[in-house]
Amino acid sequence: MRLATWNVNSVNARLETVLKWFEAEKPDVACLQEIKCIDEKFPAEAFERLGYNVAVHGQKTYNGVALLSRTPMEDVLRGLPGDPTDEQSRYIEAVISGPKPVRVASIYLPNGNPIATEKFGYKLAWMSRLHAHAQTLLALEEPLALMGDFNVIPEATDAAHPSDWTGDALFQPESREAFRALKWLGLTEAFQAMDGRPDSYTFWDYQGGAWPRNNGIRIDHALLSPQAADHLRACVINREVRGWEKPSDHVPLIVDLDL
DNA sequence: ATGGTAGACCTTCTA
Repeated sequence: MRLATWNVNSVNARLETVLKWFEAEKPDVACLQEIKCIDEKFPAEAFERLGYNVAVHGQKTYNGVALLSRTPMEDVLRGLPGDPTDEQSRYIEAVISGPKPVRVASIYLPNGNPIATEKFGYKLAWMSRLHAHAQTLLALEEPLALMGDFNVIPEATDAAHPSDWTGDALFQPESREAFRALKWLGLTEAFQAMDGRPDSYTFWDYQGGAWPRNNGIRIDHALLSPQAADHLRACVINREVRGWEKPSDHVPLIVDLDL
């Protein structure tokens, strides 16, 4: 079973590129982030034509997440539990049906910049809610994959120029600590477990020639419960996609499970 | 040299 995550930076602006990638990599399940549209504007028919079921938690202009699955999805949860006043669409979860069901979440964790503002507090509070919810899900002792744009650079080796990020929310000690604490609940970071080479990035900024200079960071991650990690076969970053026409600033991350 | 990119949208915000 092939799971994938990709921050597409507007699903409608990127549709041609996204569909091209779907036809090349044929994921069974795909988690999309930053779809940047409301549910009604999501191009569901284009994905249905490729054989996917669609679940969307959209938002006007900003954010927005979606799940695409070859098999029907059950128990769809829209929005991260823990704060009913949170209006940002950054979390969608569903159980992927099949002989071996897997619960999958598409996560767009808050960026948190600038750190001197309430945005950083929102990021840390959101991570705390994610921690609590992950604890609840792990207690189910089921195959589980939390995938998405975590907006956290875990280690200095996950940035081409770590010193450029010292004042940035993505590399703050608090952000990195919260990410580590999440993993310590018993989640396996798939890329670290399988490939794990340093200088492997998932994001290159549009500005300053970041891609041609390979000035990237690794901020898109897949976290697996023990019941999913037991079946982990491969985890790869589709780096080449950043060089395609009209690219997103993020590239897809693929997880293959023997399920 | 105080710039630079991209997307959505009302002209500025977010990343």
